[in-house]
Amino acid sequence: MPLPPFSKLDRPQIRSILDRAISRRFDAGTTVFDEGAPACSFYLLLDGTIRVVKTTPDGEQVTALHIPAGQLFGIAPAFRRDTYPATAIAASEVVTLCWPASLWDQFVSDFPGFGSETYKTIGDRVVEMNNRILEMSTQHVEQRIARALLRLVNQSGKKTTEGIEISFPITRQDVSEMTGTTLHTVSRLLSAWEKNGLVSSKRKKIIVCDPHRLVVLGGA
Amino acid sequence: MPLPPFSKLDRPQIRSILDRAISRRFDAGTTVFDEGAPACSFYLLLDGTIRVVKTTPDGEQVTALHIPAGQLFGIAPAFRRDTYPATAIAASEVVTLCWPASLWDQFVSDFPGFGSETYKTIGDRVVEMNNRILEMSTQHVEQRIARALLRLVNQSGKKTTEGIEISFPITRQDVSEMTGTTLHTVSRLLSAWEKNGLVSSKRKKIIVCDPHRLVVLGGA
DNA sequence: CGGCAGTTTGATCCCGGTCAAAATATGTGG
DNA sequence: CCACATATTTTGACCGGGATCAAACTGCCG
Repeated sequence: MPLPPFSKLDRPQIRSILDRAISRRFDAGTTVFDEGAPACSFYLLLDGTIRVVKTTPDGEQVTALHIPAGQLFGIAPAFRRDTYPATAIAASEVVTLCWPASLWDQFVSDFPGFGSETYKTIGDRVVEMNNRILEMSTQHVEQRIARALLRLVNQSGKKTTEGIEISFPITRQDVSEMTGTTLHTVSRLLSAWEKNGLVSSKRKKIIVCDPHRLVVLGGA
Repeated sequence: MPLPPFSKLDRPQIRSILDRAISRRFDAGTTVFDEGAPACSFYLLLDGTIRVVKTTPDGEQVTALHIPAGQLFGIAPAFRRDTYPATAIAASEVVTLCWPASLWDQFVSDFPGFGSETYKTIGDRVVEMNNRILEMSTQHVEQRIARALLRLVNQSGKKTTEGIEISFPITRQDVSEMTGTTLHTVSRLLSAWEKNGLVSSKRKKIIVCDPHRLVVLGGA
């Protein structure tokens, strides 16, 4: 099963890339790198989920993005940035591969498919960020939260008997940081939704039981 | 004066790029390309300002970005997208160069500096979008509008005797679409600011008289 | 001068933030 | 296994920023 960044490469090429990687593990809640730190490495997420977070001058946090297993992250080198633009936190226990930033250009020029595939995933993220901006400008809190949950289950949902479960621990606070609201509002909404059988949630755990009705709430 | 995308190239290389361009002019308010249309060309903005707009299913518009003269835009090919992710509208009369999308890869591989310079400006835009998301999540309307005006004057401000003037026609409605508010709120705020000598505005025209106090309003 | 596009201003309403406190899990050490 | 400390969630009461509704006003262009 080839990972997206390598899908266009043959075995010896992949081997040559992997040989130069070192592997690192992070506990849930640990930060992989900090906003503003020198971008000395880029990473491939083998297992777990990464939360990409920005912090305002006064300490408020906003979650920009969640990255599912299989994708590259910390790819500041692709933008010729010498510093990470956001903080990466392990949302669950996480396993990564990791290369020195200096290898980026080499990979891009040596392995044609590598560049095109990764620039494609960057494109996807740009589109996603655009959608976030659009949502934040036009949608109400209820719709934003509905969509945020849907994004999470689409990206890293696990089927269970009750519905689709978000595969990493996530608190009301986390959801509020994804949607620009407060944990109180999120809690109220989830309670209401639970009453109607839309979702089922325990502590740090959210299961979407009726994705279709959530889509409707999120606005066609 | 070399344009950013060409700053690392020598004369004959630039010539070779320009020779393959065709030049196009657009009237103010005209759309250069539409969201969702096949991305058959990419552009260099020689003169004027481009407004990048997304439209919601129900017709509301959100301005994602303004692009000042000298930058590339419509660079969907850089992301391997076959369709434009947003609409580009001429905010003023606009002159562009334009190449078929098929040339992108050729330029990137033939002219090393071209790729690195453009990926750098993409990086800048990603950072800017991130900041937008952060603002939208944490700042109040007043702060967002203050910052939006500051961004505009930094990027395309012209010094006048009264202050710094935004160099293209811009309405209250436009500002509201940049900040996710209503033209009413923008109007009220601008009126209040005008009373305090912060700005001076005529129809479709905004002059920032006291940038420093605006910065303060926008939050350190 | 009529008409449209843009702006201003007032009145009202409500979503969702803030403040406050209690209830429920989880973990920890004795 | 229990008691206590801590993290997360729930719920209620209240309030205010900014949207919405409505209407008048002001250039500006043909």
